Amino acid sequence: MVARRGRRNGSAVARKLDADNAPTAEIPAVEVANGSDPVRAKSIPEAAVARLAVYLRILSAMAEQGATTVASEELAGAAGVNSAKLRKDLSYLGSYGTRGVGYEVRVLVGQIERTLGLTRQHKVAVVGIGNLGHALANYGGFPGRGFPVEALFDVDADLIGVPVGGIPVSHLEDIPAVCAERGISIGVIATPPPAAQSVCDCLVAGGVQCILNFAPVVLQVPEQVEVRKVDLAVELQILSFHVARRADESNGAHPVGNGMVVR
Amino acid sequence: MVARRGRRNGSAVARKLDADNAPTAEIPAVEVANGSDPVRAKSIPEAAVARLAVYLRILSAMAEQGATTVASEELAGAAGVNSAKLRKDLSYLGSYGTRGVGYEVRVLVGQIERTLGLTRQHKVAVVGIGNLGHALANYGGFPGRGFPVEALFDVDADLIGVPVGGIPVSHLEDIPAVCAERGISIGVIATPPPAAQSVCDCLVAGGVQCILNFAPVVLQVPEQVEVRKVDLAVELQILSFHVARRADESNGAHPVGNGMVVR
DNA sequence: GCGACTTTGTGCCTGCGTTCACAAGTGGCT
DNA sequence: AGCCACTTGTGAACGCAGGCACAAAGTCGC
Repeated sequence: MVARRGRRNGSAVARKLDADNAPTAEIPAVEVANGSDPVRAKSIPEAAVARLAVYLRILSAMAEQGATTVASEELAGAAGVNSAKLRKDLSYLGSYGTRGVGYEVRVLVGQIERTLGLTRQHKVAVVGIGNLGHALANYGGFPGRGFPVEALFDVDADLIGVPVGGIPVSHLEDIPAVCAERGISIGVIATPPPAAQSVCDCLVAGGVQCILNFAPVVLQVPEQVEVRKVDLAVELQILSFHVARRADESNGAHPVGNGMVVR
Repeated sequence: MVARRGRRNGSAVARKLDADNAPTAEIPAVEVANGSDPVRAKSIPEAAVARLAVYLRILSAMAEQGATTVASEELAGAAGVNSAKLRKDLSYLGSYGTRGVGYEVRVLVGQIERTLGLTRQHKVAVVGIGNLGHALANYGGFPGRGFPVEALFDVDADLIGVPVGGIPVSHLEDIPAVCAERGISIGVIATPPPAAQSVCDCLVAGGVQCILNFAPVVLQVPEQVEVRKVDLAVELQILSFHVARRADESNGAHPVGNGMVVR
């Protein structure tokens, strides 16, 4: 953002703009955001969405303990973020705070749930009932909120038909049919790496829109399918990197005895 | 997708805009950039580190299949990233490519391993041997590379002493002693939320430097301890958000052609 | 040995996300 | 009523990450 002289650029429209840019043509850019209709996000940054989920959990806990209002500073502390960031995150939902007071916990919970789409149920299928799949299937209705596991799949003949967490396991080849039939919207892949891509294809064929992938594989999916990856090995390696970096820092680095900003 | 294959995109520099606007005369504060001992990361962006781990896996697979060299374009394709980004990531390690040819797979593997600190072993402890903990303990030497699980902990008396994946389970209260004794450097928390913070404290007391947290809790740790969080509920909620957003988009076909240009 | 071709490494720019700082509301107190 | 203390919401600056495009550097063919 290079101090453009125009005021706000409004939406992300990447017009040819500028060159000369007659400033009088600026549109107020207040398109949505009036409370009446949907408070539909113009575009909430992905990072903010992740934090909203965290806030939601904290707020729910607070509500259970009887809190009715909360200040940004307090909530930010509990979430481990800067209070300005928290306020900006919440501002994406609209203005639901009261200056001088704070936010009403219940209102906030409701707004976040609505924004995250938690007012509808999202049926989940878990593919690959190994150790991890087992754990996921038993996770107890996932976070309890709106993510019922409604289908399980595996290749192992010994597992087919066996109920895990109350749901019988189906065969991989039934993925498309079963997913379509039960209206599965989220697929969780917990298979060994070689199977992941084909499983993914099956899920997509079954109409699944979102995939949570635990297999260490880069999945290829059509444009409209959203994939999120949880990769244990990568996480560990990142931690390893930090260990190494730290070791190096304390180890080497006294060459000139100068200031040597660590950074 | 976006036709980027074509070489000459035409439309070279359209940079006439904003003639005034030249604020970037700042001195970039390059003090640190001495290249004395170049090997060690001056400071690799975290995002790049995560990608390096992905490249490493792909490269290892390629090496196994007998590939000796690889071009950035090819590797980038396999990793699902832009080739320029890949080259920039690799350049953080130093210059190990050959222009006109590509990168030597083995060299690259070695350099990434070294940079990520994978040349040493990082002993792992898993706390909370429930469904998830079980899965983790059996994950088979984790990614096989340098992350041996060497300690397990739980509160459940029935589990104490029972070997899981070859390691007997110890009691929570022994965490500090056992971790210190066995030189654990990475702790994995797979406990129910209420136990997470106290377990975390125990791990820190045992000298653990890095923590991978699966519990949906914001952990409080001293400065020098690195924490990474894997939060299932958050992941699902992010996916849910995308489902909701997509539904809205196709649903409310905004007639007022104003904003809302598809990117 | 030279020219054509290939691929790396990187400077520059753009745009996003974070942080700061402050004006603008709001409720309580006098 | 008026003032004050408090807290939100956001404009603006900053820094980081991503992507383009090109010069440098190497290989291959003749």
